[in-house]
Amino acid sequence: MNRTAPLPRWRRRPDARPDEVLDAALDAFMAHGYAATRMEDVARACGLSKAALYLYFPSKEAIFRALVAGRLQPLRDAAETAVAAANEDVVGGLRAIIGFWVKVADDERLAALPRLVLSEAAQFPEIAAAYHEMMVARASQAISGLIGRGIAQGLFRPVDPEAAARMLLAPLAMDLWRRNAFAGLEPASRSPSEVAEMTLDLFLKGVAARQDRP
Amino acid sequence: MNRTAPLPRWRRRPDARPDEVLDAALDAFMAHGYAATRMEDVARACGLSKAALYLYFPSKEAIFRALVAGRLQPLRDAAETAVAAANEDVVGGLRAIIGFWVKVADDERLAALPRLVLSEAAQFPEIAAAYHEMMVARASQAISGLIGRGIAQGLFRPVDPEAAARMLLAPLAMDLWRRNAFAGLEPASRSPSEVAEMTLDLFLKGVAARQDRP
Amino acid sequence: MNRTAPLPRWRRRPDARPDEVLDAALDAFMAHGYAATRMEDVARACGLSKAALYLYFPSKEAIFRALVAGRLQPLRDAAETAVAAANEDVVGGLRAIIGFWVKVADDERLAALPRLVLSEAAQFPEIAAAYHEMMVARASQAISGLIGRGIAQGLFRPVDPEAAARMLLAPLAMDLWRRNAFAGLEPASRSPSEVAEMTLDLFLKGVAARQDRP
Amino acid sequence: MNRTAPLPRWRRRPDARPDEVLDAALDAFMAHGYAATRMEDVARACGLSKAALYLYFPSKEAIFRALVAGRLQPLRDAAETAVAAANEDVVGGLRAIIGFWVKVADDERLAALPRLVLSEAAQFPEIAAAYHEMMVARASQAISGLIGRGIAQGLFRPVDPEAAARMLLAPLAMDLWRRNAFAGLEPASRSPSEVAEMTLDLFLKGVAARQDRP
DNA sequence: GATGAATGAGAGTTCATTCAT
DNA sequence: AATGAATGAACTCTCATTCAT
Repeated sequence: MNRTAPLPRWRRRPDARPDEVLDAALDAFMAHGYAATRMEDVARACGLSKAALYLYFPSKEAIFRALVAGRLQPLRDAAETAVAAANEDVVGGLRAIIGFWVKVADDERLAALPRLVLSEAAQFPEIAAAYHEMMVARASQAISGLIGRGIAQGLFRPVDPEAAARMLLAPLAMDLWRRNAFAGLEPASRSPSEVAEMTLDLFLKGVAARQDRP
Repeated sequence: MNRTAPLPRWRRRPDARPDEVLDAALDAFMAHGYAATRMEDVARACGLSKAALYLYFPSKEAIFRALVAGRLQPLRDAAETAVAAANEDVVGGLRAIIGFWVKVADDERLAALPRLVLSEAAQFPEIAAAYHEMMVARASQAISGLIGRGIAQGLFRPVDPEAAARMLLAPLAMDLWRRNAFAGLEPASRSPSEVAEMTLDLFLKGVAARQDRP
Repeated sequence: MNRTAPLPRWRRRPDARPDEVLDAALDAFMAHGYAATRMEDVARACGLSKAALYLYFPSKEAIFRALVAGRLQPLRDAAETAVAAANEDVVGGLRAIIGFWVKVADDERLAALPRLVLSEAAQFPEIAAAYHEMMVARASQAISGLIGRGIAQGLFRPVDPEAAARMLLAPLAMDLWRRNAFAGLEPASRSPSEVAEMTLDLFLKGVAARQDRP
Repeated sequence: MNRTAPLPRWRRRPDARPDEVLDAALDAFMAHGYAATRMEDVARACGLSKAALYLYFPSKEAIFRALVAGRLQPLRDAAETAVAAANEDVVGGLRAIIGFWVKVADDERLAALPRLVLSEAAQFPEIAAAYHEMMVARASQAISGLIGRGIAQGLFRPVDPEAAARMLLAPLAMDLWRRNAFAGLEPASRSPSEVAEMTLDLFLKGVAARQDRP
């Protein structure tokens, strides 16, 4: 592996460690769920001993929390930016959000997080609540805001913006689930971007004002 | 024991027992998840001792399996019937399926099952697979079949039936999740039947052929 | 061991169990101290598994508490009775208390408790406080009360009753310690009753009023 | 390092280090007991890292041993000197020893040591033995020697010198305990010197020959 | 059919101790 | 001389499961 030197048994990557732990934990949680994952598993997966984990996080639960907090924040920020960027252009804004979702869905490890949070919602309600506030509520607001604007601009039929927002988000969210929970059970799913495209298309047709009326 | 003796004041409904266990288990699994539920909890909830549980089911996992199998089968059958009933009438068929979903969503205990299955999919892949085959795949087929027929009848635009099916199902499925995982975090959700109505409306508009062209 | 029957592997002594556990725990705590005693040790010492201990006590600390509470209460009551019995007779009252101490000191397991409590006082201050209130303070009061009465009756010199009480109690208390902490290091200590006798004798001489003045 | 260079602003007192460790350890042991004290605690208390502790002592137990050995030796020597000084004067000798005890009792950190040793006697019998030999036995001998001489000189009644010695020492020893184990539970104890005074007074009265017989 | 009692096999967590630097 | 990083071995405690009755 290293041809030039006898490689010290132990390399120092001190700042990277917590992140490595979180990576390993995410892998394990994804594969077996939170409860069925043993600290031992996480430890081994990042080449540490069980005890060393406790140098970085005070408990298993803390790892879970840190995982969610650490990985979700950047997502949220990116999404927010995307929407803000497409301010007046309603369809552009929707595309931006959708595009952002595609980026998430394309990254297995990112895509797994929401699933994990929802799966463990019963045991960690505060985490679910934080996720909801940070991601679900915000995304819903952004989208229904855009839809509202679309209606005002005469682009869309006068639909309930919130319900419509769900119509757009739900297929995307479910797609994440299917990819993971039913991996291998469905005939080669389409790629996230295809799914996004089809979803947006149907959605826009569904809410479109009748432009064809002369 | 003695068929001629004066009726006992209270009969032990021995046949109901396994079902009582499953009920209790479902409650507990819903509330805390599979892993965090102790056999003790289930036992107490149905007025038995831990040991007695093992008279009816050989293991905790078996309870989970029995739960899913026992509760989902009837659902599936009912749904199937609903679709078959509305054979030629495409919109009627869709309405039937949607109506069926409303019935599920209105029953907390039924609605919880899919959530549970998906949450534990990582740990019990075969259960997830069974659920998928029995429910997801079947519903998708039924719906995309109807959509295909709708297209053939000129009612719908030529969309991809499978994708369209997901567009219809996903908002409903997500609604189940929201009601549970985010209970209390969202401003009083609409009732399942309202959600179903709005979803179907948007969906039909989205896939409708342009009837307004003269 | 049992020639008449194949003896069931497990005999049922359900009510005795908690007490057996406490006995075993006391033995172990005496021998190695609280911290160095493993639940495993206690379990084995009373023929149970570690897990079974938790059927009877919710934690190691709870065992310690129960031990102190359960064993000390009877002692306290007995002592109290002894004093009350010798109401007017000052010397008789002192003898009664001393006699009571002899009974404690003669029973290794009883004698060990105070030592244990004091040893672990730093870690379990509330237990130490309870012990102090229940035993130390009460005994001090009883004795200094008797001494006060002795002074009033002209039997004793006018000494500080509290200080005098300590003069009487301290040698007895220390004797308990020596027997245990320095077991084997001192040339065969005298028996508790001898120690008590000598201590009381010296004490009475020390506080006696000068009767020999004509 | 360089004897001619401009004096470093602050020298590292390297020789003091082991003693600083022992100080810190004593504080911690006093506060929480030996077992409940973590090396981490000791390290932080003397501004070192855990690992550095092992530069000075090979183990936690070694710290305890060094503590006892290092702090007790000087005590013992001082006491011995005190007694030897008051050779013929029996009461003077007793006063010297008592005075020595007062000095110990006035110094919280010194007073804590015997308590610590006795508390951990079960786990460290050799330390207890060393303490016994070095302190208890010696003090007892010194005192009973003095008492014997007092009897020979006709100052004291013919009591058992050993028992009498205990009568004198025990209240003092117990006072140490009370101050610590029951800190705050007893109404402001008297100062060590007062306690010593009262104890000696009662003791002398108790063993005094009847001087008042004409 | 039912249970109180019991347990084996771990779980997460802690800590004295070591080691590369 | 000193330490941050790491760990092995132990700890307390839990829980699905069993068994004698």
